[in-house]
Amino acid sequence: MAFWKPGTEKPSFEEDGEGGIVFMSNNLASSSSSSYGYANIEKQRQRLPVYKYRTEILYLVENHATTIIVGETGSGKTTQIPQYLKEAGWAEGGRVIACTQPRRLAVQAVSARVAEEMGVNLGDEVGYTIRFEDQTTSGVTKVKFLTDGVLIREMMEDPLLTKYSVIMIDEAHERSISTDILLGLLKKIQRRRPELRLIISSATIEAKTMFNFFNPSKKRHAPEGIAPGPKLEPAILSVEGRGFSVKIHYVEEPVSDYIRSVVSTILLINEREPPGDVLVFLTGQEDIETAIKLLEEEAHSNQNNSSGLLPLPLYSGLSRSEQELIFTPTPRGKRKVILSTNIAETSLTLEGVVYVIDSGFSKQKFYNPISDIESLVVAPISKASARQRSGRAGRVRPGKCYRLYTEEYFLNQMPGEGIPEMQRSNLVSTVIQLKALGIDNILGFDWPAPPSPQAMIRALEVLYSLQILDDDAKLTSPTGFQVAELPLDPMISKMILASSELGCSDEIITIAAVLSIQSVWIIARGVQKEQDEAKLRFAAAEGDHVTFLNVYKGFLESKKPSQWCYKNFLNYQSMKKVVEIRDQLKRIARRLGITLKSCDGDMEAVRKAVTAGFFANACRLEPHSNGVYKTIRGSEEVYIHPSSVLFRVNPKWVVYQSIVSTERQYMQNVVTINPSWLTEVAPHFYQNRQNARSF
DNA sequence: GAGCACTGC
Repeated sequence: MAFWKPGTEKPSFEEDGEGGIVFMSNNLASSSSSSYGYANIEKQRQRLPVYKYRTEILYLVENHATTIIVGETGSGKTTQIPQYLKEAGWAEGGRVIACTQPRRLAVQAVSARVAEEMGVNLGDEVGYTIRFEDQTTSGVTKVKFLTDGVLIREMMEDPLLTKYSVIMIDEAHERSISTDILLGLLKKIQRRRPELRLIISSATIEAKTMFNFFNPSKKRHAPEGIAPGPKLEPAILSVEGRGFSVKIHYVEEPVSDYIRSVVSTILLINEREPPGDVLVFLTGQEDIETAIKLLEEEAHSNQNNSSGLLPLPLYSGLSRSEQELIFTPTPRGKRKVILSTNIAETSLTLEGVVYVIDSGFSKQKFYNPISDIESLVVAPISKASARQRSGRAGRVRPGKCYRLYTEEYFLNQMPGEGIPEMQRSNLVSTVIQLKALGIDNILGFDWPAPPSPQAMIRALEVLYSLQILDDDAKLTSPTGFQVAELPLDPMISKMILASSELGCSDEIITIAAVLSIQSVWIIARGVQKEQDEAKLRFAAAEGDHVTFLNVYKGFLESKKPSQWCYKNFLNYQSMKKVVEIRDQLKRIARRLGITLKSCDGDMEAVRKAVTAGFFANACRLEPHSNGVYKTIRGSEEVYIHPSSVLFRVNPKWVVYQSIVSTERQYMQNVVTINPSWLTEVAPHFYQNRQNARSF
């Protein structure tokens, strides 16, 4: 394969705005084992790039309602800015400084580091809150780290977030749904609380979007000098990072098969480049396995080129022990080749990577509001992602990134930033969160990226059909308010509320906990038959939901749960999470006045409760067909997923939890129902429907 | 007889 070698006169790296590529210092990871004295920590703090800007940052925060900090990871902004604010007095008088992160692990890691730097116990002056874990002390905690989802939840108790003096939204460029909701809400709060300060931390490419969003339009602008308080126009400050340069190579001609190109690039690196691990970005498990197979074939046919290569897959579905292989040190004379999904783009940091190969693609979620189906599609990545990927090559020393697309494509065709998740998702949860916060005009809400009206309307329709919203699109009482309290998909929440009346809430909250995680099964490769047999031990004729009850029961009764899970092809981590979520749901249910009651094996009650939440997903088997179902709502052709216990059983009437859209549209988590229940639990939805006559 | 980018409350 031919790569364009960047010439000295034309460092493409600078041109595409990547001058500031930097990486995290090791501080974060190594902090727990360190025994540095205070003086040492102080010196380390002063060496961080952000330190030079301390005074400037404090000045801007003092004088501007919103400050946008542009800085790559490694500048120290996340750990240092909250400390500067505290030192400057922003946490005095009982006020709290907040800093949000998109991920739980980041919240824990960063808060631990900051507590150590400040020489305090985590949970006292510095604390954190994530779901299931509150390490803060009211009245004592002054600097608080939390996930952005938790901050949104806090707004339901305290809509103006009155205890916070400064709120820093970190990693805002990732544009998760939670971050975007938060940005929209904070902009509203600002108008009511001029004393509140916001800090938005973003990558270069999103900074302008953030500026425009927070910049009030001229006409509404209060005359300067008369209005007290900070300037409303946001300030932007750019902080360089710390790291090594990464040379970018492009292909000369577009590649037709990126997996083959990946393999030949790996061989090229192995042949020509000095030692250093390789990180490859591919789209999913299938790509990764194909590439590894090709590499192994190469190893057999051409010993020279591929000698010393150690291919390792990395994606979220791997078990913990399989993922840990990635972190073992590279054996002498070997070269690790990590073939990863975009889990390595944000969530995981790998040491020792010097070479990155970027396929230019990733799997992305898209939502079709007409069919109400979300699907995963392989799509080209954005420049922002490309930059993030190449950055992974420069953590330990100057690195190289091989992009499997042309420079022309990168410069002129690749989109600058990805489509925000908000515009690619089903919005029922988003809408209900806003409604719970008293925001009635959903369609007119000021979003950083407004979702399509069709998606909004679809969400309102679904919530109306669930009787969570009324004719005026207001939360119903008590159902709507109760659903908003539950941290679940509204259909699952509705199922829980129904179970209270049907006398099976004990069983249903177990099902709710299982439905709200990815999967309880491990991904077993090459042992499919054994896994199927294991599944059969739990299988219930009523369907997957009842099967989950059997799994949960077995887990509780097992003496050695970890081994028991392994034996039954169940994911131990997932099962522990089910228990945790179940406990939380139990607490909330009690608060909502739902008493836990078991139906003692009456599975009809359980199936009815499921139907009460998922009636909109009812399907009927087409007569004389081989497993073809039609949805009652839209007459879409769907099939039972082969992973379901009802696969090939094909009962006449079912409801499903979700659809996965691949070659066919497959229903996941399926339970048998009696069609008369549909009009019973959702008369408003099924009466007067054309399809009502079919049963 | 098929397939699971990634988070989060």
